[in-house]
Amino acid sequence: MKTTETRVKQNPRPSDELPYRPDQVEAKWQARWAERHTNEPDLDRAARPFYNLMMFPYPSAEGLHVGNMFAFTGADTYGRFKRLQGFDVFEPIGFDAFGIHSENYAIKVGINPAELIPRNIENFRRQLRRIGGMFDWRHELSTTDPKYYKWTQWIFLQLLKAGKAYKKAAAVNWCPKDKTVLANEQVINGRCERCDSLVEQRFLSQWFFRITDYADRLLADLDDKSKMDWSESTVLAQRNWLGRSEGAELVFSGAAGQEGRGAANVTLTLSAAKGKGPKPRETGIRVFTTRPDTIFGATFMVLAPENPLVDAFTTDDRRAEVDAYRKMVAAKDLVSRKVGEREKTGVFTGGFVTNPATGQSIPVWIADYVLMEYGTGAIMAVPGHDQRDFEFARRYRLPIVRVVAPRSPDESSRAGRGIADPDVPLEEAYTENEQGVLVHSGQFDGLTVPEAKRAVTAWLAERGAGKATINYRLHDWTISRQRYWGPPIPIIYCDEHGAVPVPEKDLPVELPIIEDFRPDDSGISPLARHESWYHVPCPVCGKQGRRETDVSDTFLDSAWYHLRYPSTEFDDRPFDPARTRKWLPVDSYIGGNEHAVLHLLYARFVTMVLHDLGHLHFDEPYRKFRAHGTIVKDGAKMSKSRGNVVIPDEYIAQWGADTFRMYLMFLGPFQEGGDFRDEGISGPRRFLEKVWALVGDAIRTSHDKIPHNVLVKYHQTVKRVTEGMEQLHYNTSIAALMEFVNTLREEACTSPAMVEGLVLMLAPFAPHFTSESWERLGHDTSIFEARWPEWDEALVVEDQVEVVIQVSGKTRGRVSVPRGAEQGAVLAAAQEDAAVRRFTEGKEVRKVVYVPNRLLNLVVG
RNA sequence: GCCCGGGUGGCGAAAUCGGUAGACGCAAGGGACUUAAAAUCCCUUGGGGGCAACCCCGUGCGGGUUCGAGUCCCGCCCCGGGCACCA
Repeated sequence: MKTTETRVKQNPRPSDELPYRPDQVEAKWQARWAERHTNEPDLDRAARPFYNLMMFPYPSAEGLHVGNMFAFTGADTYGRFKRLQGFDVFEPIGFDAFGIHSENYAIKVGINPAELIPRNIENFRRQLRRIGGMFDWRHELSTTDPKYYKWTQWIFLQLLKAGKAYKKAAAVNWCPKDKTVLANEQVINGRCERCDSLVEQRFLSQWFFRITDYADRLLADLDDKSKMDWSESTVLAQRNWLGRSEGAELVFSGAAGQEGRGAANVTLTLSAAKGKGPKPRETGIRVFTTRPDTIFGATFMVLAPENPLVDAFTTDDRRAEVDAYRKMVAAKDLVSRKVGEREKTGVFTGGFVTNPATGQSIPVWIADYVLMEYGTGAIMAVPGHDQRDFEFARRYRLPIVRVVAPRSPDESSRAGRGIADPDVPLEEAYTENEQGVLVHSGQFDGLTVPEAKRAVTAWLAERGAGKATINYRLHDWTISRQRYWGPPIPIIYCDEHGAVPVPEKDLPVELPIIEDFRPDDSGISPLARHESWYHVPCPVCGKQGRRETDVSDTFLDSAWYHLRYPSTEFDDRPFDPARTRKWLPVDSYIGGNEHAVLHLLYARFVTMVLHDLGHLHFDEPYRKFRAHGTIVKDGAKMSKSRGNVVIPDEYIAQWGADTFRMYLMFLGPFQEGGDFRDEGISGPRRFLEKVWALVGDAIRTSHDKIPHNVLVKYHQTVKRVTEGMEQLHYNTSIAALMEFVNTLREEACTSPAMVEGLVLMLAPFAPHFTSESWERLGHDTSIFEARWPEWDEALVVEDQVEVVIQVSGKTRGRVSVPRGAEQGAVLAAAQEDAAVRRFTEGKEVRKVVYVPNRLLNLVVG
């Protein structure tokens, strides 16, 4: 049994012990890695390729902050771990330098972003080198490089060719300050994500990508573990964003201005506003509902104010009021309309439709709580069972009918299907799904809600009034930006030939350097002011045409950068087929969960389209994705406005990159992030000093004696660290290494074998320090050419184990017994224990619970 | 409102197929060395009681299951993030 006696032996350091000088060590190794191309795998001949990707930064003027460093260090640590496991790790880096961030900053300081960005990038390079990232700088890329965005434009053309890009006039979110269209996802609570101003609604002609065509695949793959091993939180965020709803599309036939019964149906033509192409002659109003079972309670219809059907249903006497309401709604932005629990407003159109279930004529209203972008832009209102419809019905005194009632708690009613209070007036909508039973619904009375959903849908389908369908919350992706700083969308407009794609041979459509790159509120990109750029011949007929002046969304740049990295040296193709086959899909991708939806969804979509077009052999880009946590300062996200941004440079200068890296990784769980408090940084530094001294001891030692308990601790450490690395539990891996160092010191063990193992396991965290240590230990090849240590399971377990003795569940003592001891032996030992005796004396032991090698619980009466 | 995380010492955190709560680190206190300081090394450090051996309490709150709960179940509270009139 281990004694508690102190066995620390002082190891007086020789006075000539080399001090640990991080500044010198780090400069030395960074230079050497560059000279020896240590971080540049042979992309064509690598035997075990491993593509280690991290989200590339936007090169801000401020440089990398601590949060970026945390993310990159965590990803780099993983890459280095994989390298030590024998993989040929490709770890590229680049810059996401287009976009509104850069442009806004450029406007602020009055310098063209084309001039500004290279400076920022230079600063980023310096910082990324300084932190010791294992980057393959041969393959650096910037999205603003014409050699890069040539292919971004090419991708646009591929989507166009595949019918996945289209143009339509649409209500868009307009930021009056940034003077640009915003994607819905860039609008936060009715305000611009970037400048916080209130967003308005405008109608502009926009390019869209048909991501909705892929909604089902994007959703299905999330469950396919063979394609996607992703952080659960990210998968959930995507699933919610896609927003699949099962339900039915139902048709309510009707006629404008006429009382429904017997009136001839008007034939209406839906415009292509939904982007699904022209709909031939549609009759009545189509709605999407998840509750077809409640159709008997549909007492009115509501159209979105923008719905093109509104005109047809509006009667002359109601037209003035309807038009006024529509105008009022259009003045509001798209988003604030959806915010909060606003009082519902609307107007009656004068029109009626027939409820296909009841045959009753019901009025058609318009209201802004119905959104044009979702479903069909129209709903059947069931005030009894939808809270929004309920509020609307109350306000406008429309009939509220109950068609679902709770099951009776009185089980004596037949088959448990008795119904509680079917005729008590509703005080709020009854929305309970599973527990409900149909009432006032003809032949469907008595069915449960799930049963009725199926039965009613089938019944309506038979009568040609509907069909089961699935709807998604996801909208098509607006990629147009009326801005300067982005890749021009490669389209030329010709009076005769319309929108003509720029021929691939003419790519890239270079972004001209213009003096006044500020947007104005014309809604047209500043590029339109550049005459010689703007006017070009039509590629089809050669007559004068005009360039598309919109640039594409920066999310398009980042949707494919991982495809470009391995192939940056090829100017004649976006991604080389052989390279792509060897390196993609990405093996590990690490990034922030703020990109859980947009970037990661768009990248998946672009990959799917390119796959379907035959350009890629895979259709999911990132095999493994892990979301890292956020570094906060004083409990708040770091931001310039809060003034709590921590710049890492001074910490690195003072403590060294390795100490800083270790501090960040030790701070807390990598996937959770944490609060940056620099008090703790001396801990990792002291730890490195101790290891430095141990390396010195190992060099001087002439024998390699390893006490058994040290050997056991070593194998336990290898196991714990290895398992921690794979799960990105860096903080506990470091803790395990610290424990091992404590053991070596307590046991005065200077075994070179033990110290080498330690140094190897430390290498992913402290690459410079361990490179130097490895050299001091007598190796003339890089530590990253060496192999990660393995553990012997037989040596992980100890021969003697401590078994806890409990009396009635309370710990009263512990005994040391050989591993695998029988209950009887442990019991005998336990009864020797004074404390155990005291608590069991004179009492009957009713029961004994024995967990081998763990505990023995004596339950007394 | 809905969906995710998360609440454990003075602080960052460990431990979740239920089995010694607080590993590892920071900070703090005491000591050694030193003319002194720094550095380094040693000891103490969840709260309470006791001279001590030891004892009681303790993982956001209230219940429950169990020989045994930080961990599982039910009902809440608080913090962080995301979504939000999605039919």
